[in-house]
Amino acid sequence: MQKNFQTKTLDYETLLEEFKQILKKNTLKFTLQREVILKTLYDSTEHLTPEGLHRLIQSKYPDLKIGIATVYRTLSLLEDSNIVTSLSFGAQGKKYELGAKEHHDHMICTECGNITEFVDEEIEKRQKKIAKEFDFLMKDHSMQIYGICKKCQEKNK
Amino acid sequence: MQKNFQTKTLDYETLLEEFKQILKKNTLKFTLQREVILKTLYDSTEHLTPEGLHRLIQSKYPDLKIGIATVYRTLSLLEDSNIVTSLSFGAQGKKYELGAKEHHDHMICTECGNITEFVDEEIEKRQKKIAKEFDFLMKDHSMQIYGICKKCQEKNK
DNA sequence: GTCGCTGCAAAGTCTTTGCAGAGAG
DNA sequence: CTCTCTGCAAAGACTTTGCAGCGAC
Repeated sequence: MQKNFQTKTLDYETLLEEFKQILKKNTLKFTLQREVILKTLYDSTEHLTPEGLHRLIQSKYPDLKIGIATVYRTLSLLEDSNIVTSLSFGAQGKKYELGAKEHHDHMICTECGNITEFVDEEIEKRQKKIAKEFDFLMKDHSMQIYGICKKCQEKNK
Repeated sequence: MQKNFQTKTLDYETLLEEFKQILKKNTLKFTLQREVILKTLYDSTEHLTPEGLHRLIQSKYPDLKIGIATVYRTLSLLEDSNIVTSLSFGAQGKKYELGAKEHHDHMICTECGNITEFVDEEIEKRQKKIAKEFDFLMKDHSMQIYGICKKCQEKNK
């Protein structure tokens, strides 16, 4: 059986419903742009930059005019709603991913920029313990391993 | 090379010497600005933004004219030389710290922006193991725990 | 119909770069 | 002396904001 612990926890319909609830609760409107952004994030397995997301939407929905400003605004909204999380590293700004996945950490190739996800229960446990020791109210955490991925190591040979 | 377990591994003289060596090796010049930046980073226990570092230098050395561009240029240089490391998180850009310390991870308060350092050997071990499993050549790693620090929790009461 | 949302362009940030004079080697 | 560094200001990259018309409710 395929290991599926890194797959999405929610199906799209449920996620969409959740998003609509949040919008309603805050007297915000459900628009085509917002739906398209959520859907595109849902369908993508990648970690996307705002600009990358914008480009992807333009290529998937060539008829839809969507401004980069709307992408930024919607990403902020989704982040505030805890639907997406952002990852910032290096100089190149932020990347976003859907938060409705199993929690995981990241291994980032400094050569090709590719990101591999992983989970380690032992590390998760230790993090909680450390936060507790410092009386720190943990809301979130992230771990990154930087280095050269297998592919790039081979390329360099 | 074995590191000892003090907070700062090197005393300032040794660090400065190392920096001079790197400069010489790359036909770069040792200037007052570069020394002042290194010294200020060394003396600071904080994680500094380029702008914060610039302000700190201006207040500590009011007679020295130093441009923000030089701070950026020197920080890049120091980062390339592995003398400082940068930490990026949230929207607020990058913070730098001297790399000549024992490795540690960070606990970041999202309310006051304060950073607490910690080390956990178990986590370090697991990271190495994970990288190995993925055939990933680990160069560096960082871990952040985000949340509310003790002080801010009390403030909120 | 109301009021939030959108695209656009303009304005902000933060960071980098070009340049001519200053200064280290 | 040579060639790198520096401060300055201008240019870039990325992100946010103001506005007038559009569209969800």
